[in-house]
Amino acid sequence: MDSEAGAAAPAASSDFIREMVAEDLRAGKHGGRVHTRFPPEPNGYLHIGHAKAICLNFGVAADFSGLCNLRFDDTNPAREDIEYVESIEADVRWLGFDWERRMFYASDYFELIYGYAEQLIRDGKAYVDSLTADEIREYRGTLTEPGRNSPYRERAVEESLDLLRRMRNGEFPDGAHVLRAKIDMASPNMNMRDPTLYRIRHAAHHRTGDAWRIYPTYDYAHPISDALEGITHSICTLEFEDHRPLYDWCVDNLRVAASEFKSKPQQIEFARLNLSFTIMSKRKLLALVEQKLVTGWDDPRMPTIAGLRRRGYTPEAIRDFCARIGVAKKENVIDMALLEHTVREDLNKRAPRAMAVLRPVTVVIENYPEDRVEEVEAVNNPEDASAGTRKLPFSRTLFIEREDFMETPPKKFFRLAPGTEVRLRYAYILKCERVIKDASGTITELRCTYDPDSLNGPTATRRVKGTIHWVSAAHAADAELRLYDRLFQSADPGEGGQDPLTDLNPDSLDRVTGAKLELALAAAAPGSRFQFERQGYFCVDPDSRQGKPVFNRTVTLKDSWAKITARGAQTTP
RNA sequence: UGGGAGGUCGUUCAACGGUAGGACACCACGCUCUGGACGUGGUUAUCGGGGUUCGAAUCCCUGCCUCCCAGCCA
Repeated sequence: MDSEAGAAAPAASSDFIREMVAEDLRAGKHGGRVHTRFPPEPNGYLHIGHAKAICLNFGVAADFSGLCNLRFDDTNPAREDIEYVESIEADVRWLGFDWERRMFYASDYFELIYGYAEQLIRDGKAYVDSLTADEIREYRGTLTEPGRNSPYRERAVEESLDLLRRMRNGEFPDGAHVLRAKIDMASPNMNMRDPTLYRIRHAAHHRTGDAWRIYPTYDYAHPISDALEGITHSICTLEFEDHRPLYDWCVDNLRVAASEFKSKPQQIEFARLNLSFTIMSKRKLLALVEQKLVTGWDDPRMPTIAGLRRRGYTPEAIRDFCARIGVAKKENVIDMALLEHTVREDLNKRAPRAMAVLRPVTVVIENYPEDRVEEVEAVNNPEDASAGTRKLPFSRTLFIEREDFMETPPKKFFRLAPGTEVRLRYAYILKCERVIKDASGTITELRCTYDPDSLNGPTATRRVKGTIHWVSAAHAADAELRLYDRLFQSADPGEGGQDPLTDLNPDSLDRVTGAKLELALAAAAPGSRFQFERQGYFCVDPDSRQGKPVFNRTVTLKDSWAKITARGAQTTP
């Protein structure tokens, strides 16, 4: 879709992780190698928060001439699906990253992971527990009280081994037994109180089918997967900080026996991305989709990569955003305005301009000949001379933006009003003579005159303050425009334990059906992006049909007039 | 009140014992046939209290606040 060739080299930004990696290299750690991985669970679509992790993992690898794997953390068959692995692949690729041939699944290692479990039992470092889930919880103690050993903790090695094999054979129902690491039930770190390594799940796995009845937990499978792939720096989010001792426990207790381990990976944690006015919880995003509160994972209002793509965001803008937000250990909430700024900046340079009238009102130019049509020349992109120019038909009957006319204009309203003049972009100066309304008082038509000597060009010496966009009525295409606003009403939708789904913005989608576009736009391919002058950036939606184009508004242009009027509304009682 | 991790402009990232800086946001002004873009200028910060030091955002002590952990989720 978007070529990566010539992508601007990111400003050599550094952060505490890159500093750690550089230090490791200096110290000769990991034999001078840098190898990271992006490890999503295929249980949902990727979102902008994942983009931060993707840019970090692939970026660190690239910065140090290392490699980054794509690995699916597919240890929980109940929630995972092939649809998600496919969408994840597509999204990472679209963002501009390449894992070459290194796409793996934790499930690739199930046999090895299982073997290590038997090894742990033989070493007296794991045991099969036959307590119920409730009992295990009771025995675990609380944050302030130590837990107690399970009565099965000292079970004979042979008995645990036999039980684990029979678990694997499917001889027991879900929940009957679990394999636990034998660490320390009195540890102040809850994760070290004999964590579960394997659980019974009679569920079909999207890759291994029904080959397995037991599945390893994340805490157990993840460090092993990292070590097997030769990962040197295992970057994850803050909530796993407490898991690091367990991560190290798994690696350290298996290293000697596991000849397949290619590295002693180290886990490094950073703060996940939070964005104002949206949510990053995959569970909640799934709920939005399942409850049909949005049209799907790629609804342009969603913070998913698929949603942003459909909305019109570019991979370059998202990567730039990720570079600008930085990487640290402090919890953060990034202002949505920054994301919007990065698309505007990117699209301003690249998007061809076009004339589109969102909510048209008819203008009849009384002193312009009935059947005359002339062509005026318009610049395709003032930021890019190589984009050239195009011809626009001009005639007696036009559409202009209803918003660009006011019967009783306030101060500093530089647009059209009775008796005032405005420039029609790339064409003539227009003067409003009369307003025509229907019985209900709605304006149906503006009767105007134009100044024949004011055509855009070297001969045009007169200047007026305002310039508005327009489209010739006889040469316009109809279109549906989808104008999006934030999906949630509050800056922090989950705040105070509230369900974010009760905080949806009822006006997050405004479908405008009678928009009038310059003709060429009707034929634009889905995914094409334009700047509709004075309105914003728009992108052709895949819902477009022959003769029925649909555009998504990616983001509005910055609008200082709107700012002035909003301010006025606030200060006027 | 167990353990772990954090507190620097409104937001975010930086400053690694030596002038607290950038970006976004905001405010002014300029420029403009997009009230866009662009240009110029500006407001605003080291959680509190002690200490060490010629010098502390940075080191030490102490207090306060926030986040994470009691899944057979990741």
